[in-house]
Amino acid sequence: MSNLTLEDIAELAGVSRSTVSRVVNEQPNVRAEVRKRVLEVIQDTGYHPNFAARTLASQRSWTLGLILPLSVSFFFTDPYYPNLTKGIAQACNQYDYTLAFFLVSSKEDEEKMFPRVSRHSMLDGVIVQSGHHGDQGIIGRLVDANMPLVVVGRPFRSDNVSYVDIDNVNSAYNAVAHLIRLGYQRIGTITGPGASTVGIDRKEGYRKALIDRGRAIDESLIIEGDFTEAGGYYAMQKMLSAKPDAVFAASDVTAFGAMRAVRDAGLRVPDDVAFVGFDDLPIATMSDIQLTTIRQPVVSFGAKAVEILIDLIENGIIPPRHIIMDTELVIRDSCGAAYR
Amino acid sequence: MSNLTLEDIAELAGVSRSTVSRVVNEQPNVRAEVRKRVLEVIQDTGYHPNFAARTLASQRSWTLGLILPLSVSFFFTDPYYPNLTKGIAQACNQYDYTLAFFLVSSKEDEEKMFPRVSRHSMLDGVIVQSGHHGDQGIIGRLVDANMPLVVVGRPFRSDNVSYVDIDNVNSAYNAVAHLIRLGYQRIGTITGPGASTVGIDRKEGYRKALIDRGRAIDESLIIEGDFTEAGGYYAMQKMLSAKPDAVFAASDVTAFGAMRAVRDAGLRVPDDVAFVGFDDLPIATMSDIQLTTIRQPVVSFGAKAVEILIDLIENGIIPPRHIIMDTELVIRDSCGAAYR
DNA sequence: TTAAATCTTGAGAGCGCTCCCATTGTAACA
DNA sequence: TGTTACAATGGGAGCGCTCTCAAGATTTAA
Repeated sequence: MSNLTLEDIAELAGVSRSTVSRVVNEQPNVRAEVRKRVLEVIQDTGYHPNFAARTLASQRSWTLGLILPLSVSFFFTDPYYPNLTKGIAQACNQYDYTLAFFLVSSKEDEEKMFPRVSRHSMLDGVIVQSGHHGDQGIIGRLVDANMPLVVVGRPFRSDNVSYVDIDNVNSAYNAVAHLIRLGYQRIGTITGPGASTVGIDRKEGYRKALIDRGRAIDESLIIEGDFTEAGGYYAMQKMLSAKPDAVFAASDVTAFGAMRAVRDAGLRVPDDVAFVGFDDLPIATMSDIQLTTIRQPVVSFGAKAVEILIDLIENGIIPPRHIIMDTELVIRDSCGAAYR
Repeated sequence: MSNLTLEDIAELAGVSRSTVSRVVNEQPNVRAEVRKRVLEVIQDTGYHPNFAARTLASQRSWTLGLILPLSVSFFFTDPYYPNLTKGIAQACNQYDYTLAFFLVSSKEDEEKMFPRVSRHSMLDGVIVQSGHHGDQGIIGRLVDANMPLVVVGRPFRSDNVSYVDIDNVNSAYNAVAHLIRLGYQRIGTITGPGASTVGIDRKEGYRKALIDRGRAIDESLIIEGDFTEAGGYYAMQKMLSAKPDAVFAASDVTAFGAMRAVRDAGLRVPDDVAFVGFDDLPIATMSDIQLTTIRQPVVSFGAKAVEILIDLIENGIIPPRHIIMDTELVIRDSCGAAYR
């Protein structure tokens, strides 16, 4: 089929290889009549330029890598990642880049992935979903290899690295402030993993909101979760003995599990325990009582990350950019706002 | 960094380009001592072969494409797809292939994708997730372009195309037979989209199971869903007036939404309406009552598809292979088996 | 010890494209 | 009409690798 070369097209159109190349790459300085003739031949023959040859000659692959590192093995359970992936994939389509997808699910995968990712001329740049302590190694190696890089989420060492993130501290602060405003007295939190910036920052926001209102921090109301439904369930079971009347969960999926634990304990949401989640993914509205949550622009994350990365690739390593996107408190039923 | 070439390594090791190539590609006929020396230089310099050059010369890219076509815009809501993607990505890692990810979210995307996918030497082969009528075009074009291809799910025209699938008719049959066995009298179904083989086949299995037991088909108990939670919710609302005492939902997510509708109507699961779902994704256990469901080996799908595709690539287009994987009825609470 | 077989190595010719530079063609100016 | 400018085109030299083939080194068999 498409085993035609530039040379073949050139011959068929009665011009030189160079001219065909100019037409294909939409360069100026080709007579309109010639351009038309070449285009016709290309159309008729169904010619497509050979990707490898083009990449080799131009030192550009028009391919971006998306790396979901080891810490992201929740991939399938937490809809956050598919959404992010979708945003990135769509942006790649839009900018005519191809997306190479690296899901690291073991330490060996990580070792295998690295040479492939840094293999010169395979990828023009890389997006890493991170914010976990364990991913610092990959990020460091990528930086050392001089690979254009954008991190989604705030990496632990963020100097020299561009990233796209939200203000997790402030967002969590707003969520908890909302619960305080509604008059709840014993507000607990189920955090994310302690080894993640997200886990740390959202907990920080929780503390700040309480302290700013002169509330004491009760450590029995702070339970570490892991962003899974089951994790939320068990964390909530643990917390119940401390008698919370409201809970800020660090993710919607966590909130979902925690609410199930509350119901299993014979209590009601939001009457006995109110909830605010984090993410605003579809799961937030997939329960009998709709979840109040912090909406973060997951799909836009992807778009923004791709945009910055392409800028980095095409315009060189300007000072790293740190983009903080806005979040929004979406008030539904689980916080009990309607009754107060 | 790694802008070293084979030639550079050759010079440093005091051998020829060819010898280094042999070492890198683990070919025989290199003196052990020489191999060791070359390997050391590679280690010291951190050399990686240039991907594009290798691809150009060898006509192999060691890259597989995963295409999620237009019909798969549920991508983010239905955990089926992330799971499938995970399976494929893991298998690619295992076989040392890279995965290029194409999410088609508009008709323009589809047009853009095609030349990129069929651009000679970019992809060695392609996996298409399908089973939707609208995807027949892509599949046809891929076949015409002589691209090694494996479909996950049964395509509408399955001659000439290898695919990996389950026996949807039989699996659905088993689910419904289970409900009949438990003594339910008015068994309904919420189907998948009518334009999908999955939707069609699972409905077929439902009918067959009833007819085999001499039951009449009541069309008011058959409602078309769309595999979303909201779709399940609305479908169930519609069905309730027909007074079902059990429902076979064509996906777990659908079942999830439908069960919510049942509870919102003041009825109980499984006491008033029993449920069997399909998929056995994590969501099946994320409800107050655990979902009885048909487990399908989603992650293994991916692995199998990759395996077959690589076989196709490396051993040529042997007669298309049709792999049917086993499913399993997982009995939990929602079917009410415990009470009967 | 010598001829034949085998192993090891290197050189050359691409793979199909881009990009630079030289050449030709054409328009614009004096 | 001659000269200068610039647009349009073609040819050559890579990009960094693989793969074939031939030559040299080494082993084996006689």
